[in-house]
Amino acid sequence: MPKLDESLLTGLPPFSRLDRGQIRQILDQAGSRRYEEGTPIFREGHDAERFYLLLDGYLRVVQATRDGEEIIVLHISPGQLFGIAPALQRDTYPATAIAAAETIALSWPVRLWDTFTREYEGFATETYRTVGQRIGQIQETLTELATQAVEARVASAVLRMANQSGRKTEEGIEIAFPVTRQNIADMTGTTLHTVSRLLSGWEKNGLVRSTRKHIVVTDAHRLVLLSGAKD
DNA sequence: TCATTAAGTATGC
DNA sequence: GCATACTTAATGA
Repeated sequence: MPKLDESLLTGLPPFSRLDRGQIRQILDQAGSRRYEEGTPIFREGHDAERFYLLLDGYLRVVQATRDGEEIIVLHISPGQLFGIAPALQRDTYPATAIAAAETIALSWPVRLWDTFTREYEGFATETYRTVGQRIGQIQETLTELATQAVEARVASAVLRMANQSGRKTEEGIEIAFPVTRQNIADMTGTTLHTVSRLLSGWEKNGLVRSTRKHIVVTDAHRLVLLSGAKD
């Protein structure tokens, strides 16, 4: 394995308080791997052998329902820790992580978790911040699912992806990873047909522009109105 | 208001 | 040319 460059970690929140030597130590213990679009990184229920940091790409975190449907719980962006089962006092992964686009991740064996939280200043607080934020986000979408109509839910989902992965272009905010209608259906509890109809309608009215697996939000303001946001 | 069925077109390896 | 992504209309809960 080639030596990893220290610049990969410097500045990332979980490691921002560490000195060069510590970063070097952490990198020397890390595994690094590339995942193609659609590849699972770990699966729900499997032994949590490693914890991860997403360097590049995007992840879908999915959970299976009793009847075998896949729900997309959240997305993970570069710089974030994931698969941090030990922070949840678990020894199996609570969900499956799938590369939504070509992805590169670092990982460490879970036996290093205690060392990380003990020795590396800021790591522990940062992981709990991450856990807290995810719970908050999941809770928010859960309330949304229970209270909002389909159009508002789909609008929120699209906005969420645009906000967290979006890059600005001439046309608007572009979601940075491939998304299908089915994917959006899986995060909003509806069908791909309904999502397709909604997106077609929005496109006609100039709110979005989309091609296969690719969405640009061209009028975020009006989408926000549709999402029924109260703030 | 929305899922389902069904029947089509478009797109990309 | 085949699989996958997407569209659209009709029907009915």
